[in-house]
Amino acid sequence: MAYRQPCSGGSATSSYFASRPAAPFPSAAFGTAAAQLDVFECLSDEGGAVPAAVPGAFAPPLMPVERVVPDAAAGYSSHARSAAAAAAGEGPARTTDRIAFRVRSDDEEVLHDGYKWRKYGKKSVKNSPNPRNYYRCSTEGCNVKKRVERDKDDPRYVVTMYEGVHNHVSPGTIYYATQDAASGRFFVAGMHQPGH
DNA sequence: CGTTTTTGACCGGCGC
DNA sequence: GCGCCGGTCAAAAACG
Repeated sequence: MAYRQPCSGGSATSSYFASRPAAPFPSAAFGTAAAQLDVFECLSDEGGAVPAAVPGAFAPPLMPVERVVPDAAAGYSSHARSAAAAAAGEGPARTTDRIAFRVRSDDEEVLHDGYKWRKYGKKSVKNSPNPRNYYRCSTEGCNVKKRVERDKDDPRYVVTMYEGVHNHVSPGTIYYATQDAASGRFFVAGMHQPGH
């Protein structure tokens, strides 16, 4: 379908984006620290808080976020293994940063994070009746990948995994953010969409 | 008209 | 060695 313009309409689809001052994907902060496989479970009901954490940083205590290691992560045998080893403090460098979010989204799978994604594949996975979609950043030279999948237990939830680091600025420019001096985490407080 | 979506084929890794 | 499984490619269609 068509790429939905950011900040348009704003129905129930982008409810938490619109109602919340925080953007969940601080693109400017990508690639700051040595990231590892971080899996957040965003237990956000309608109007619930949404984390603006950064890959590589841990969940800040100011929002109801639960870091979990779901089955999905266990399924990624090779990658998850190396990431887990890295998380244990033994794994050496890995070139790709991966994070996974599990957010509540009733009707829309692809949430707007400010980037433009091009779908390049769809597959159905063994343990889930729902297909998994594969996206890639449409900007040339940017190899960031993204996979979106509905939760098999709760179809109301969507699991979104990001892989890689953007090497260009987002179409939606972050206009202000804060950084925690202690941990180096970034918290995006707002975004600016061009032409809005 | 350019870009994205769609969809099956293809391919490589891993387990048996 | 073979088959399953997950990820990607690529061609054609669809969309704005």
